[in-house]
Amino acid sequence: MNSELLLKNLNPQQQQAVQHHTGPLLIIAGAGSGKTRVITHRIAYLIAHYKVKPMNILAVTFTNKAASEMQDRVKGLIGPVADFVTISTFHSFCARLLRIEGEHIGIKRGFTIYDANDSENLAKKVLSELNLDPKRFPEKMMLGAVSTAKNNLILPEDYPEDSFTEEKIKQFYKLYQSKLRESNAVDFDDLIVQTVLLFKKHPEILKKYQDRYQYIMVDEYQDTNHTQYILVALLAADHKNICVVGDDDQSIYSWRDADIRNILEFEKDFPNTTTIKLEQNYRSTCRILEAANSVISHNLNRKPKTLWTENPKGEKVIVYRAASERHEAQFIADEIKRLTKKGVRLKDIAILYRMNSQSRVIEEVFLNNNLPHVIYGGIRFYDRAEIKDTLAYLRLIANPYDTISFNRAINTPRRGIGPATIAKIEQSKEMLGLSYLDTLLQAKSIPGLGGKLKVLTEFAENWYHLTATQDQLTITELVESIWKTSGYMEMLENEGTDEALSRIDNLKEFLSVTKSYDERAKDQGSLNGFLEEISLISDIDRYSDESNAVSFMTIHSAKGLEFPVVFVTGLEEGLFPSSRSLYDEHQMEEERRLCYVAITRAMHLCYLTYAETRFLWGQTSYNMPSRFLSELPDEADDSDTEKAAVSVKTNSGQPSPDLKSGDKVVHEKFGKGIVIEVKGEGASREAAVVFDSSGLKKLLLEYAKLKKID
DNA sequence: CCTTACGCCATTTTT
DNA sequence: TGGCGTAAGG
Repeated sequence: MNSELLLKNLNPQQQQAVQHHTGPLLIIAGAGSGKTRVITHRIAYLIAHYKVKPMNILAVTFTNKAASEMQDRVKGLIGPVADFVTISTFHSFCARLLRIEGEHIGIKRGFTIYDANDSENLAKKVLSELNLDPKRFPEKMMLGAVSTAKNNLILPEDYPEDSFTEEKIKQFYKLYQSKLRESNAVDFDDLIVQTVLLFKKHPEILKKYQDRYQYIMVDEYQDTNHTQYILVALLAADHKNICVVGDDDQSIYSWRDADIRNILEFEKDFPNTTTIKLEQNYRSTCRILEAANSVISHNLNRKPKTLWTENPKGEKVIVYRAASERHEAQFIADEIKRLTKKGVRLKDIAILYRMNSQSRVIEEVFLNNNLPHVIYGGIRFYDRAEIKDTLAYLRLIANPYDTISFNRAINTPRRGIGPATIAKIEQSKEMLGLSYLDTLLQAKSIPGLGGKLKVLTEFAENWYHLTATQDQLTITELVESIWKTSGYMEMLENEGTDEALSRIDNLKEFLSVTKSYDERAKDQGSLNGFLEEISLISDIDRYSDESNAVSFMTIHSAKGLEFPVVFVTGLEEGLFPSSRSLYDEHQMEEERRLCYVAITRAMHLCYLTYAETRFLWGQTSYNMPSRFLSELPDEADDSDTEKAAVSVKTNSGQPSPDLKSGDKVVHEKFGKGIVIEVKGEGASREAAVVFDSSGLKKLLLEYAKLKKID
């Protein structure tokens, strides 16, 4: 492709970024400013104009989705040679690297990647071995401390021990880490840490990758933690051809140790940095942008900038006050019905919330209103028990040292193997210095197994057989073989419950995953590759706008996405901003950034809704409207109504239906009923209704949406 | 070793 | 409220 064509349709700042050749480059890219466009065009420009070899370029992102989108777009620009550009997430980049080079630091090729759940299980073992009271030292807390240590590149032996708690954490960290190693496993954070350690211990390997990756680009740089920063810095140490793209205003992962200093101090860390700001927004209407700018301007700790747009002014941002979370949901449903009549497609609409549990009510109301919707987040497909069981078997085939998978698979389905028997096996295993598989293959030599010997030997022989034949089988065949020989499928089929049936359905869906992998990987059928892909995939990666349904997701998951219509829900003090941030200025600023991210997802229409009462955690709470609402541009008074960016609606002011006794009504929750009495005025006007299903209820007309029927 | 009961606790979660 | 994880009993 003609390299000049790549500059077309780019604004001057974008062009400057795309044309940047060597040396450090910092791109501050506001929301919707065409950041991905700049990265992909720069990759293409490096290749087309500067004749850089595709294989010498590395682009790192945080999500698989971002990575594959980027790869597709580069391919669109320069064709199939794009496949030689390495575009990858931090984690899968490191996983692949360790798969090749891990042996240098004692990580065997078939290593398993432990997800958060596996880590928790391992943590429990560690706690009990250390005799630590899980009340005083909950595994979540311990793992959090370990994770923070790893994200800051603090090794177990370097962990401070200035307090009793720190001493215990250090003990925990050490044992946890050595157990990971015994299992030939790494956790998510380890993928990065171990790669950095590898580079530090083996400069010749680092050199190899420095030479290979002459040009490095990092997306969402504001979300990198210290260890990721070191990784990138090591790779770029020689040539300094590093380009990072980020937006400090969209930093919403500090609780995962994302270090905002990485972006704020990039210019110090890399002298002679060229800095480019992308402030023109191509996504949202003026009014949406104005609302977002106004909210974020209340943050003190930020690089000053103001997004602007040439887009139309658009509709006002709508603030809606609902009486309760049910009314909030109902308003959204009604509004969506209205919009669809005007031609808006369901897939153009997203509903965002601070926490997953908020989705429940909205889902109920959507179900009642027959509105198609897809919920992202919550339980990951791969977190379902039946999938994890199957994965445990697969992992054991790839890695016979994996203690977590062994503990899971050995007694699923039930084989009568409990903690006592497992302890005996582990003891033997440690004495012999063998893998679980090799230990079980000589189960005869394990003392005290008694009647369990037979079942264990059978288990081991099946396992051995699958391990030996894995290369001849596709993943699909391997999985089917596991289900058969382990008796897993039989177990589910015998259960015959609805739940078992749905599990079988999920397993069938899993087969479609294996099949698609088999297709792609053809005959190289790599089990490691498959497992890696599964471990590093997230729920949002499955997001596709193909189905015609409204999307439900947390604001965190929505980052990087855009929708023509966005509902941001639950704007209440204590919920959003969350109660834990109310007394911490830094956390409050992060909540505000979250709000900024939420609003800037919207292209044409943005709704901000809140409820005056909310049933949460078994209690009704009465929260003030979120402070972020008061940080919006002022609502217009009548004379100025044209200019305003925001319009406020409420359902309290709506005329309640004119009811009298004898009217038939329908209520969204209680169903049909007959009004027997109406009394009171205004806000306290209430109706007594006898419902077919639940009998007499007294309902405030302002809150209860009663519809009159004939 | 497996089932049931109770009591606790409760954001966000790119990988 | 409800989901989950531990503790006691079968």
